[in-house]
Amino acid sequence: MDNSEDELEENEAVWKNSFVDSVPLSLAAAPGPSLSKTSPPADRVILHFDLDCFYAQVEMIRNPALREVPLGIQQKYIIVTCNYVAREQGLTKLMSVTDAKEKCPQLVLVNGEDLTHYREMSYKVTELLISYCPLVERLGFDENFMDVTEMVERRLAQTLESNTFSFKGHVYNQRSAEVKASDYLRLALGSHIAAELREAIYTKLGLTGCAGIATNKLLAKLVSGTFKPNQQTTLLPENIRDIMGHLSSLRKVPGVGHQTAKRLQALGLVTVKDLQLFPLTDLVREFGGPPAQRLKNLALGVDDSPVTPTGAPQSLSDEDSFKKMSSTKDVLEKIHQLLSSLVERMHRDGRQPQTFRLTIRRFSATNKWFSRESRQCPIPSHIGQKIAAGSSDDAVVQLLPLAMKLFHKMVDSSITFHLTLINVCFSNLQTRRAVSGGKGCITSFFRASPRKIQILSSQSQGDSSHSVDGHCTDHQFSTHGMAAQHLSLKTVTTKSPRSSEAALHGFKWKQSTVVAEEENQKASCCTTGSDPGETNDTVTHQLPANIDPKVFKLLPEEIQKELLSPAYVNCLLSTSDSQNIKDVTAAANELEPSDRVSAVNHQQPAGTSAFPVENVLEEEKLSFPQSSDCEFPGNVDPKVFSELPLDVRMELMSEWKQQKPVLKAPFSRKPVRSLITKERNALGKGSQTNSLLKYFKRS
DNA sequence: ATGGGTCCT
DNA sequence: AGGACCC
Repeated sequence: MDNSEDELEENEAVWKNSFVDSVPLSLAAAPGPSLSKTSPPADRVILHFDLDCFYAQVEMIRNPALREVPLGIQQKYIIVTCNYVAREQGLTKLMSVTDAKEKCPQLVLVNGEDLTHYREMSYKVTELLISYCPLVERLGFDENFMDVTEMVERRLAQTLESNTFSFKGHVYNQRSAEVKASDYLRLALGSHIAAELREAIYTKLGLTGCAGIATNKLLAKLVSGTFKPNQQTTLLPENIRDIMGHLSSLRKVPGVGHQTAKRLQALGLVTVKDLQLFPLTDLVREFGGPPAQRLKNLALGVDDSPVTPTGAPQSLSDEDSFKKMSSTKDVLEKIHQLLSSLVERMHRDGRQPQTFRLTIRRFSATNKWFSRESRQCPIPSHIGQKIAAGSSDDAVVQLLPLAMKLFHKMVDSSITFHLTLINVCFSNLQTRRAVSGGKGCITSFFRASPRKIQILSSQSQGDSSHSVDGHCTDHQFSTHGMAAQHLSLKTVTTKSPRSSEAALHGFKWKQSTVVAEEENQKASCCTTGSDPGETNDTVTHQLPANIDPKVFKLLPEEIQKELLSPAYVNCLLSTSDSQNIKDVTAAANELEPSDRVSAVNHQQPAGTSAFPVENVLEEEKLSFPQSSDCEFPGNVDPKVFSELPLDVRMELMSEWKQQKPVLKAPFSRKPVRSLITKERNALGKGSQTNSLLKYFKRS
């Protein structure tokens, strides 16, 4: 809208000032010497990928018949997304089901409340991108940022004269791609990489999406949506001003949320240009120093934030919302249902959670749609081990009292209450590593993860290998060991190894062992305000065998009653286990990574990781990028790699990124050889002849 | 809103 | 533990 020429002139100074020092001269502008050896402050090339109506695409892959009909993905009473057939009929995201059906009576609805399939496909996309370049940051399930600066530099060095070079896809506000390609060679190469990656995502996973190519994350994200389904757009530095100026409001700037927009509006700022021109000192007064500067930079299109590799998730949660929930029994049953699903997911992840959190949202006329309350507590390690080991029904039953305790910390159930949401969450996820030399040789490791120190505890047994095939199990297992040892090389100096005595016995405790162990565990969240010792023994007797009487006694009387109520006992704690088995089986079935990944994919073998990429690989293993532009070390078999648990793969990729020179020259240096040697030793068994080297190809 | 996630205070 | 942000 309408800038007078005056305003544009005024802005000139603002833009020059901010860009002269924040955005150094493009290397591409001086392609001759191409020597950027003068270190970092070079322009980056950042890609942003945004899949088209992601949930709808996943459902259309699962059921291709849905491609031809207007499709809406429903969660509760809203359409969270819809396919493009439906959009032609006027549907939009986050429309209510009633409005949507009104606009489009033939609308086909698929329930999208279970995110399992979306999450799995989402990680396949991220992993595919990571296989080309490790600097990938997820944003939600359907977006990824990638820093391809190094890939671009490598291509630049290899690029022979390319005067006929052009951009792939659109160039923002530019009529034709050919005009500027040689002036912005690096961005042009970025556009080629983006096109190749979108093509890979389509041919290997069957998904379409948009991409944006720019010099930072903010701009890449903003530009990616310029041409919408299944297209890509590059933003040249000379058009940064335009794209920022064309945003309809400050709220459109990623990083400016509702609250910030309101505070800005209170200062009289509503357009991006308002903020660009607003005195920084006034902004600092409102927001404080760093946030103020960041806001101003965002308005200018300046964003120095790095693409931070996301890695494995920091937390896993499961939630459900509802109109109203007012009885403790319903709460208990809902928590049980959520926990069953979450515990299964946690087991598949392979890590062991150290913290449990329960979150609720209360119904209240004033408070209605925000404000969640939560309480969290440590997870006693014996429960954590059951989760990790896959003893899901036991784990759920033992977590339930913890959850109810947390619930009662927030809700006085002697008074009427109304909940509209319950969320259960595992966090503080620690990766367990089992490395068995075959003779009870147990090692434990510490490692520094990107964000914090995590303990690598040990176990004497692997349990989670559900593989039918011993051959396969063997590889998976020993490759875990390799990961652990590899990681330990760098980080063992952080702390001294801890005794793994407890872990030695950690795997399959009998119930009696658990009880004995409780003496050291009871300082959990449940001690506060609880009143041990007053429950009489005849009550305790009635407890099913799989709940610890000592824990039970620590619970408030009301909770004890709940646990003994017919509903609970019959439904959840049946000692016959038949009901438990049914529950657990049902939960497992819900989560099962089923066959139908896509029309172009084949079914994955059972027992592989929750987020496998082997479907992608089996068709074109040879053409899968492994050299040249690919950061994936050439001596790693993608198939084997893809079978590792997600977090292990993420860790390895992070390591490779940092140790690239070493790993890329497999026979040149000691660290690599010793890694491979350890791997071979850890293998033990009959596979020694082949050893893991079988899975590590020559460059 | 939904069913997830992230990081910062 | 809550609050902001993202999808």
